[in-house]
Order: sequence, then structure tokens, then C-alpha cells
Amino acid sequence: MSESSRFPRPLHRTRLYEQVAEQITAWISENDLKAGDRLPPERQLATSLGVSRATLSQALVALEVIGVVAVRHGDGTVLTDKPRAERITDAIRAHAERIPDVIEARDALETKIAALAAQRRTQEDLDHIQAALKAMLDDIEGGGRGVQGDELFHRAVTEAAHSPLLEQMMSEISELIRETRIESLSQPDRPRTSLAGHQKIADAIAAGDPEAAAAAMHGHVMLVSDVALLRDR
Amino acid sequence: MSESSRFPRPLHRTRLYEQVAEQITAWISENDLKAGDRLPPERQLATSLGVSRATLSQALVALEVIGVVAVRHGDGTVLTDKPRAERITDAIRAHAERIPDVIEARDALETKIAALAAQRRTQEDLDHIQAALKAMLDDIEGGGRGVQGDELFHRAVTEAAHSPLLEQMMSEISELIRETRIESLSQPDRPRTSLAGHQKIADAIAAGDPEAAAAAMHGHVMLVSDVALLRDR
DNA sequence: TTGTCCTATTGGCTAGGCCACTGAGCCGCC
DNA sequence: GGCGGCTCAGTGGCCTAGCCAATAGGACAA
Repeated sequence: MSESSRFPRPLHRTRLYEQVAEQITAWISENDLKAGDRLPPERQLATSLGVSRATLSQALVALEVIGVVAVRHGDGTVLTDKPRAERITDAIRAHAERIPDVIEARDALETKIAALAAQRRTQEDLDHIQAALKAMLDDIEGGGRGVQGDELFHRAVTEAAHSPLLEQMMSEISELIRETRIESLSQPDRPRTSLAGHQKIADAIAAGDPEAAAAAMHGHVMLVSDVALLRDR
Repeated sequence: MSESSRFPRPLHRTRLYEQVAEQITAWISENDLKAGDRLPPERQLATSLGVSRATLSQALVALEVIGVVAVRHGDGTVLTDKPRAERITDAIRAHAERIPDVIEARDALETKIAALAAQRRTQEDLDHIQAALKAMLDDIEGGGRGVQGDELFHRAVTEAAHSPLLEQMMSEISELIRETRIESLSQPDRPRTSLAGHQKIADAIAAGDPEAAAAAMHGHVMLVSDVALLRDR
């Protein structure tokens, strides 16, 4: 690439804190750190990076805003599990427990997702969905509630829709959904009913029938949600 | 809601820089500052806020990461044009222009929103919707494309749904929607067709018919989107 | 008119220090 | 044995004071 051709280059000047933030994230992935792991103490980290504590602090603020770390006074700096998302989650939870809102949002997203999945699923997607179904069945037969399989199923369906934006949105409310899910599956006999609903959705997706998939998903969300609705208020 | 029932609350502790950042944004909206306007110099701002420059600097880093301001060495701190709504927008746009994704997401959200609006709209909501419709009509009669009225309409409908979570999600993709909208309304005669679609949605909402509202909204989104789809190979 | 230099202004970053919070271990009292 | 309070080391929160570096704009020379 000729240097002269792109002459009017704005020449982005990076601040020190940005470089520091990058180094930290690089270090995190290099050492394969997971959520809950700790960064070194500020003083130590600052000296080993060759910057002042103030600058390091700026970098940590940036990482905190992005949602990579949580800085805890008197304790240390720990990695967050959700590298993104959840701005919404916090906002909602802070305001009040708005379970009905979550259900509405979930219904809006997942109904569409199911329809798209029916049109776009690959064989691999179907395999994932089946695997999730099996995991849920095994768990329930073993006396469990199939919580994990349930989550896996919905994630597999979401992926099968092949719509990055919808997937992103689902991930943003996934935590809120999880709360309603655990509660719902605690109802006696609910796991089996839920499993049947899942099977219906999976069949429609496998058959490539968008309307049926959407309807099945809608029914499922409504079923799973009534408990939460009862609890609310 | 009884206070004692939700007792074990984590009790979020705010850092000084967060409060500072909030005060700054508040000050921005109070004084109605626009993109390009300048914040006071750091030293001055710091003393008037009663914090050290280091802390103010942290707040500015946070605001910079969020995308509210741009801090320029030797020049000053200026406001950025995009006040909010970023994360997702950026992520999507950075990856590629994924117009179809936007349409899918919009369809998922707005169909549900329309249905909810039909059930929950107050008289005030209906007034807002009518006002938006009128604004759009006036603009078109005057030779305009009704872009602003269009946006107003969808916002009014979204508010009428009274679902904070869905509203939040809409606001997150609103910028992406705007791009498709401008394009669509540029088509000759499209504004009038679009207006008719809006009228149909408004009628269904006023009549309190969720299914009809959802169907009308779905049709509208599809209509508005075909142009974008054509462009997107 | 043009280009150079100077300078006031403004952000960038550091050093060093004190304060506040957290968690763990210890101790004494039921 | 268990519960509560105490102490203390470690860690982040924030400040003061200061120098360095970039920018914009005016003065001035060619």
C-alpha cells in the first residue's frame, strides 16, 4: 500500500490508558483468565506496566465501563463473567422486578427466532437442538429439573436463526430469563410438560415450518411464564 | 411492595467518578449542549465540581468510552454527536452492514409492541399517535418525505405498549432503523403508501385489536423494508 | 500574503501520600 | 462449640502538586 495515497490521515493519537487497557485484556486472554479471577494489585500492576497508578486507574475505569472487570474497594479487581451486555439487565433490575416485561420481550424475540430457525437451520443446528433435548430428558429422568438442557435448547434455537442482532438481544436478557426459568421448572411435573413443548418446537423447526415453530414457541413461552406471572405482585 | 421482603439487597456503592459523570451529562442536557460544544477546561470543571483533576479525568474516560465526549489534548473536551444507543449499533456496523438483521429484529419487536399497544394504550397515547400521523401528513403535503413524523409515530406506538424492556431494545436499534427508513421514504410515492400503513396500525390500536395491530405492523415493516432488501444483495 | 515563532491555554501523566473498605485471624464471652 | 467484636495487613479511592506535551492563535519577519 502506497503511503502517499492515503495521505490525509487523521493520525489517531492513543492515550496511555488505552494502551494499558489493551495490554491488560491481552494479558487476560494470554493467561486464559476466567470470570472471578483477580488482576494483580494496582500498585504492583502499575509498576510492572511502567505507568502511574492514576493512569492504570483510568484504564480500569474504561474496562469497567465496557464490562470487563469489576473493581472492588478494599478487595481487588476481578474479572466479570459477562464481557458485554447486561446494561439493560441492571437498568431493569434496579428499577423494579419487572418479570412481565421480560416475558413480553422474550415472546417478541423468541417467536421470531423460532420462525427464522425453521427457515434457516442447518443440519448442524438440528443436531445441537436434539442434543439439548436429550440432555434435558436425561436430566429429568434422573430426577433433575432439566434447567441446563432447557437453556441449551433455547440457545441452540437462537443460533439456528442465524440472526446476529436477535442473538445479541437474547443474550442481553438471558440472565433475566434464567431467573424465571428456574422458578418455572421448580413446579412439580412442569419439566415434563416443558419438554413436550420443546419437542413440538424442535419438530416444527426440523420440518421447516415457520408458522408452526412460531406458534409452538409462543405457546411454550406463555406456559413457562404463568408461574412467574402468578408470583408477581 | 413491602420493604422487608426484598431485604438482602447488595447495596450498590457508587464511585466518585460515576457521580461526576452523571453530573456532567445532566449539565449537558440542562444547558442543551449539542455535538461540537465544549466542556469547561478540566481545572476549572474540577474545582467547580469539587473534585480533583484525577477523578474528573476518570469521569471523562468513562464518558469517552461510552461515546459522549471526545477529549483532545491541548484543545479541550468536546461533545460527540451520538449521545447514546451505541454498543450494539457499533458492533453490528463494525462487522458489516447487516440490514436484513435489522429488519428481522425490528419485525420481532414492533409486531409485539403493536399488539401490546392495542391492549394498553391510554387516551394520551392515542393523541400522540394521531399527532405524529398529522405531522407526517403535513410534511408530505408540503412535499417532504415525512421522515420525522414517521419516527415520531413509531416512538409513540412504542410508548403506548408500556413495556420498558421492549422500549429499551427499540432505542438500541433505532439508529440502525433510521438508516433504512430514510432510504425507504426516498422512493417516489412511498411516503403516501407508508402513511396509509400507519393509519391502519393506528386504527387497530385505537380499536383495541391486538391481532390486527400486529398484522398491520408486520405488513408495514415488510413494506418499508423491501427497498433495503433490494439494495442489500 | 505567507511562513515562522512565541506563548497562553489545555490536556496527559507522574509522584507521593492519606483515607476507607475488606477479609482473615484472634480472642473472649456465652 | 459458636457467636460476636477486635485488630491488622492488604487493597482500592481520592487528593495535592507539579512538570510535560499538544494546540490554537497572534505577532512578526520575509
